[in-house]
Amino acid sequence: MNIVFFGSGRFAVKSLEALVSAGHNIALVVTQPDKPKGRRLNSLPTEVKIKARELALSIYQPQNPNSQEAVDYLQKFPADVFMVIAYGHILKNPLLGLPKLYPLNVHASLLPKYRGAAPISWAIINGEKETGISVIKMNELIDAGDMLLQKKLAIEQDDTAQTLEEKLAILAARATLEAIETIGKGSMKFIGQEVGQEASFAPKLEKNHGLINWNNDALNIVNQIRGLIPWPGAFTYYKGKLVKIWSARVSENKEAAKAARILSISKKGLVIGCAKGALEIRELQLQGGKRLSTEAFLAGHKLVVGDKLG
RNA sequence: CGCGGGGUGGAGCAGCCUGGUAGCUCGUGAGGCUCAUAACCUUAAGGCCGCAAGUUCAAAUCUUGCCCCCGCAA
Repeated sequence: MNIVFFGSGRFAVKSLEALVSAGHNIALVVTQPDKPKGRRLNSLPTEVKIKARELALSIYQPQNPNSQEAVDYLQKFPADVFMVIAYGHILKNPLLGLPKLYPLNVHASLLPKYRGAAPISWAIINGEKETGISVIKMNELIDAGDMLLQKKLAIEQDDTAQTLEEKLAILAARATLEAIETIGKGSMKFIGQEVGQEASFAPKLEKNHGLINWNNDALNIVNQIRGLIPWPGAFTYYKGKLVKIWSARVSENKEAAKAARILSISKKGLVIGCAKGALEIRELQLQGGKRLSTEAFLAGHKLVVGDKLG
């Protein structure tokens, strides 16, 4: 099977590896251009590019894959399918018609739920108990094409977007292979996504999704924190300084809730009141400082019961 | 040259502006109190204050260069 692989993020790396080691011919790897990243704004390649180089695959990095120039270029490569995973660009029509068979997309949710850029994070933020991988045939709408296969995965209590992404990346690699094999055998069946109240959208994450609203329930805040790791991270303010909260759980503390107030301070945790319940912070990071356990943080910072956050 | 914060006993911080006996919270060791303890009391060990050069009678503190860490941004 000749495959043109579209991918950028870390999530796609395992799938690329799986395809190569299963002996499929990757005619070309399309990934986003190197972008300035990091502290000195050096230009860095995508995770997929790094892996593709390692595997000695041909690489193409168009600014815009839908441009005439890119389409012309891509036409030169033999493609039975396009495999699009965490690529970061919406593919449109002339381009979607290029592969002999199908343009396929691997998406990290149980479609039609969580269509869009950040399905893993939003599933956690919304307190879902399970999520999964969907492989679909692409059309011009975002993540709305007919479904080829789906795999489920339970979300554990202590999963963060980061740990869940790792697990899903492995599952995605399996789903990718399975999809290709099914098509190879000609035994594929596409099923339309049932569009209804189940469809939902998971927008790209932004910095301000991390701002903690203490007038929320403790459980919601815990989910928010878990869902925004490693980026952008949930944060609040203390005496005008930004404080990121990396790890927290719902506290046993049954005190009358005083939203955003420090209820108790101990080595074990820092308990903050919410609208309903309280949050026990276990790991946090003050602006400019590094990520610390609550215990280490309290050794050097004097907090007072009753102080207000936010 | 994108912007900014920081490197001080094992951990986290103060001290630096206004040079001159190295401090706090915790951890660790010893002893004590206690039915008991992660609690409390007493006590001890442990630092060439990131590296190098300079200014000075004297540098953690001022100047310069370098290394490393972190946040923002992207």
